[in-house]
Amino acid sequence: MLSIGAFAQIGQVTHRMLRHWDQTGLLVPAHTDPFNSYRSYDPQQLERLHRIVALRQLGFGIEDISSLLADGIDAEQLMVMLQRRRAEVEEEHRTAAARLADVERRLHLIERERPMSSVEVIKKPLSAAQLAARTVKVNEQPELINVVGPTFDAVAEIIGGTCGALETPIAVYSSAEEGIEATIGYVYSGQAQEGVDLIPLPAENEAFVTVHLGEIQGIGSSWQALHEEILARGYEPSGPCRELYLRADEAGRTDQFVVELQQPVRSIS
Amino acid sequence: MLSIGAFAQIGQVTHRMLRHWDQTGLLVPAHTDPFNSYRSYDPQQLERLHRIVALRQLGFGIEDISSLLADGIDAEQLMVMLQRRRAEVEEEHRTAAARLADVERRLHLIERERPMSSVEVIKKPLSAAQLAARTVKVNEQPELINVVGPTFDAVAEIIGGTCGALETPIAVYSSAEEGIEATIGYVYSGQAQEGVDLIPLPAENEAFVTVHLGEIQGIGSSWQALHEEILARGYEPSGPCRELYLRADEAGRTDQFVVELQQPVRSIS
DNA sequence: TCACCCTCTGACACTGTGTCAGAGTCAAGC
DNA sequence: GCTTGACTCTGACACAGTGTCAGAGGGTGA
Repeated sequence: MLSIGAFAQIGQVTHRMLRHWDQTGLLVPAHTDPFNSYRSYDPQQLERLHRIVALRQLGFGIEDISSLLADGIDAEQLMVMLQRRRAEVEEEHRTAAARLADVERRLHLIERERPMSSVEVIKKPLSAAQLAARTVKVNEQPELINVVGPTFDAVAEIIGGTCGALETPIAVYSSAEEGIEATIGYVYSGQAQEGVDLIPLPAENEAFVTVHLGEIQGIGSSWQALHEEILARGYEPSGPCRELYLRADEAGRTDQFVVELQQPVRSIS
Repeated sequence: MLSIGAFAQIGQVTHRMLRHWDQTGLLVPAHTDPFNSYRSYDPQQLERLHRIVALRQLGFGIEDISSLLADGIDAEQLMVMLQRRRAEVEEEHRTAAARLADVERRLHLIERERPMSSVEVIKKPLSAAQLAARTVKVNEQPELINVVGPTFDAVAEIIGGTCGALETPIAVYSSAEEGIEATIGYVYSGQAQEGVDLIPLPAENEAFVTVHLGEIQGIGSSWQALHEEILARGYEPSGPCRELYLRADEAGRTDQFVVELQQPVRSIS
């Protein structure tokens, strides 16, 4: 019979775990002294201990290990659990790979003297929405800035009457033949109205987004940075991009904008 | 100003986290109502939120993120933290890869109708020790079984006198020219004695071990299984193997043995 | 007998998130 | 003004798997 210390040393685990496993019933010492509660392990229990250690190395939790070592387990169940575990480990592996790539990308950026990318980009899904909007078309990008504001106002005037509080303003841009098409309006769940279109905006399960703060004029460089980041991370745009105006009002001040830039993407595979 | 719900939705995090981060000071709402404690976030705080989300995706903990977003951080410190993170992620990546290989190996074993390898093998380091032992040489493996027992007895008789309780019996086997060399004795920290050699046993930082239970005659197949497993996992033996007798006595009974089989290995690279 | 090591129990800690309970608040519709 | 439903608040427990600490008792050798 082995003391807990000896057993722990042979099996390369700590006393703490052996006591924990005793409590949870995973590995109960062959004998426990009724007077001083000292635990004694039979050397034969090393086999079970080894199985436990091996399963732990595969990343199984205590619960799972208990089932796997239970008496009545058959090859079928075993296989199911291993397959589930495989899926999880594959996921961990992918996550780690992606993280690694991202960490290294950032390290390279620093080495090239760009301390931290000027915009912070995150990936998230976009949910579907319905817009009340107008679609306008311009030939050159610079024209947009003169068109967007008034169009928002026009749409707001139409639907603002029936719908007290306007929801989020959104602009969707897609390139058309010889120019840019902009759909400009508000998230809207009411009825159709004269003078605006009801436009369903599809959900996107992968999009890169960032926020642009401050002067609206600078939004172009934020877009550029966003698209650079998309490419750098191995993705490409997969649909029209959107601007979501989180703060635009402030009565004439143009230096207090907060705009979420959204670009649906797909992985370059 | 955005309510916690709106802010959470835009930033794709849960209220719970925002409250948690408020508590820890990582992201404090721009305003908290003194009467009802409602949190209000400034849209500009989305930038910080995005940075936090991005860093979380790299696997940084809250503590680290706080430092990374602190005011006085310079590129130097940033780089140090990223490098540390890189090392950790690389480790995770390796672990996941190893696990994946192991899980798949086990799945294949099951498919080939070998429900669970008969021996359970784990990898652990071996610590150094000093033996009081005798070295014997045999030509054929079967001879060993007749030699080992008596040699243990002979060594025990010599050192047992001065050293009350004998420590663990160990046998070390290495192949010599035309035969097998066996070093048989006990872990021993006393002085040299007539009739036995003091033999230092080096530490090994990687070894595969398993336990053999029951009849001592079956130990050969346990060794074979251990060596098969070593190869299957992409390692090869890198030194003499050892047997550590955890239970051998039992007065003449040969079916109650508990022996740890230890084989130092190196990775096949 | 003393000193030292082993072992016991029980507790708290960590991380980051889910969830629940119970209470309070806000806004909209009637 | 009242109801209703959605939102928010706090505080707590929970998870997993260890590390660690405190305080007490046991066992052994000098």
